[in-house]
Amino acid sequence: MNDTRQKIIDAAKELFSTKGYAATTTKDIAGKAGISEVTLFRHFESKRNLFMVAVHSTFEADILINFFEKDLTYDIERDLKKLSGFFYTLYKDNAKLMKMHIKDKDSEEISEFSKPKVEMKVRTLSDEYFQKMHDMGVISDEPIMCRKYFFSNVFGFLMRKFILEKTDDGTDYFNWMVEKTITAIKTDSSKTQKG
Amino acid sequence: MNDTRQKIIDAAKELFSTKGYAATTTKDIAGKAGISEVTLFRHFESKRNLFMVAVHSTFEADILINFFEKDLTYDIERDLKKLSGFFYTLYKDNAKLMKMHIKDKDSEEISEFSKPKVEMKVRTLSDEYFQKMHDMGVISDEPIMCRKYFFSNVFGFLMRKFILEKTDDGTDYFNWMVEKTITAIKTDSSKTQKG
DNA sequence: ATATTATGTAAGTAAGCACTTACTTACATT
DNA sequence: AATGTAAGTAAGTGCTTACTTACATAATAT
Repeated sequence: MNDTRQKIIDAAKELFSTKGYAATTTKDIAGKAGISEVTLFRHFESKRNLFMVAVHSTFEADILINFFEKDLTYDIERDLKKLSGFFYTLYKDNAKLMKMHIKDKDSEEISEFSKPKVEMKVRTLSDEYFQKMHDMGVISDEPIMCRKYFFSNVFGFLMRKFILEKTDDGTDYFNWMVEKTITAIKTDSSKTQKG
Repeated sequence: MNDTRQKIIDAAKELFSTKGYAATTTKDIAGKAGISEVTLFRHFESKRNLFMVAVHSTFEADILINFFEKDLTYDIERDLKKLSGFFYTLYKDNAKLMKMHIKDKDSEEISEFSKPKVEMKVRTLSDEYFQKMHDMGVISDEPIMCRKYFFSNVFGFLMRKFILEKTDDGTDYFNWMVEKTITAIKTDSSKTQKG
């Protein structure tokens, strides 16, 4: 049944993401899923194929794109807070996938799997957003710099929390950090330079 | 000779960090080092032992600790810029090690290898620094929050650049980002909240 | 000159890997 | 009662892995 298939996918995701592709054996996966190794191969033609299915069954960033297309208010504080919230959830839910991505991005066997389409789309949409904020006079620095600043701050936090699993970073700090970043973006750098 | 040994270590570092521990074979390493597999085992008692040696031969953070102990001027702008520069160099030089760390931190075979002592020391020293800045009235937010903000911004950048190898992040942006972060730290959050 | 040292080559071992084959059990459908 | 489906078990294939043994060779040290 579909149930068995799903159990295999879940176990595979868990193991691939913690141990990496090469270190995870089909026996491991079968054991964790509570089924026999043969059943695994009846459902998936190869380990590699299972990996692909496991990867592609996970990453869903529609929420993000939907938000950009429908829910923007152009109140920068509200928009960026919401956005950071989406990213938080996305990373939280997909931490395993992200780890998998980092662990195996240099492996020849795996390299072609990707999520760059989504990545590019989000980048384009957010560049448009920051450009608009710039045109409206809300921010004075270069829009691309601001986009980078916002995303790499958020990303830095999420990376530490969900991939390196540093336990001392909570949502309190996250919210404070996002707020501080937004304030920084709204502040003109040229006025505060070298004084 | 010592030369052969070093060639093996270099090749091992290169391969472990790009492919991960499990996916790297001793044959690979020997090939890359230009020596025979047997010679590898004459120099290192096992693959695991070679891994340990390769890891421990790399990470040197004395510069950082020296800086904290000798070169602080308590001009926050200068100090944090210098500090971010040190981190930049450290990550640049040790990108492979960092990747290795991330790739294999969940592997049972590997987990005990560590660099947490250095990490804790730097954290303690920088907390003292930010506390002092707070006492001097240079910053008004909680010192620990400020330390986190500074480090996770810098870390987010370095992670993207050296571990994920995003090519669009240059030193221009890095310097701008550091400056913006320092400005943000010097700005009191409570004054700019929800207005 | 000769012993020692650092390497190489060639061959092999035991284990583990992804994956297969052949056959079985259990339950549901016709 | 006959057939189909989804699973299991047990054994085995061929390949790769970490690691070993035995012997040869060239340079270096005594």
